[in-house]
Amino acid sequence: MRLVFMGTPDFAVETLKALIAAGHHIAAVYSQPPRPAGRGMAERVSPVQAFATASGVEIRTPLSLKSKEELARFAALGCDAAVVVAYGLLLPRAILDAPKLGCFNAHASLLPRWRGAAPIQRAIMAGDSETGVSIMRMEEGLDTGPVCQVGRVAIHPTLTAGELHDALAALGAKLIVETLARPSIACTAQPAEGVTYAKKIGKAETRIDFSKSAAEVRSHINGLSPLPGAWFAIGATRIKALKAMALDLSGAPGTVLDDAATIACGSGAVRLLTLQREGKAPMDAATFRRGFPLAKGTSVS
RNA sequence: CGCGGGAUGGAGCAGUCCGGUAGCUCGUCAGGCUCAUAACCUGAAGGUCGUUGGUUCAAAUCCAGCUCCCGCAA
Repeated sequence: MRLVFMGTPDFAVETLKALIAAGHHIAAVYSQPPRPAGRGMAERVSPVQAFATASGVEIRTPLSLKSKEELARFAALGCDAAVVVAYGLLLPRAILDAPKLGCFNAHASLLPRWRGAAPIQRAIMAGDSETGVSIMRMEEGLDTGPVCQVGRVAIHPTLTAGELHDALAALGAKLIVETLARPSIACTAQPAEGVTYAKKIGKAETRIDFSKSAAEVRSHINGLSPLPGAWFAIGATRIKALKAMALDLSGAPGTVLDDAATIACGSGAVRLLTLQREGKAPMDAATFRRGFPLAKGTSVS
């Protein structure tokens, strides 16, 4: 099948790889344009652009698809279908209507729950016990199209967003390929009930609040791991917690309870399993404690 | 030139300001003890202190360049 692929982050690369491996012809790849980012504010190309370039596929990075020129360039590709995964732009109707079979999208949630930008993190942060990937035919709204296929994944108590991301990226890639193999597959409209939106993660919400319940703190930590990472401070030192489990212990919130990096919460306690001091690499709690003592009774904030 | 931290036996760190014997907590190996253990005891191996050059009688330590890693901010 002759396809256009639109995507930006690592999550989308898995699908692009799978489409190529399945023998589809990628007429062009669309991705968000390079922007200054990272240390030094150097311009960085998106993971999808980097992969497309390395694969010799034509890459396009328009700022918007609304202009007549961009629409014409898109239409001229004469593709059978477009596959969109975490592209970062809403597609205008004219673009959606251009491919013969329409536009398909893989979204990392069980729609209509967690429409929007950060479904993987939000599902964990909210304490959901299950999430997944939904394949839908795209409409003009944000993640509102009829769903063709769903893949489900259980969220275990210590599952981090990074781990879930990888699992869902692979699952999404598989389901997209399956869907394209049956382009007439039946799709059902999303229910009106149960709609939630996954807001972008903001830096202001990354600091850990140990006055909350252990389950909430644990979900907050695991849902923000590894990026951007939940954190707390000991004195002037900033420390990220990258994996945690909830325990049934208690104490004054924010106090270290034992020699295994267990910290009391508003109710219950969390044991921090993976930690990262600023400027240092992430490491397991035992290793962390060898170079940075977390003595029992220490107060963290 | 966005701001900042770091590179020291296999791991995590101290030592660097005030140059002069390579240190700590672990791990590994050998032996001992124990019904047993991520326990404990004894002993051992293992490091061109990221890299290049400079200063010096002497550099992990002072100076300059380079490489790589990370935190913040975007």
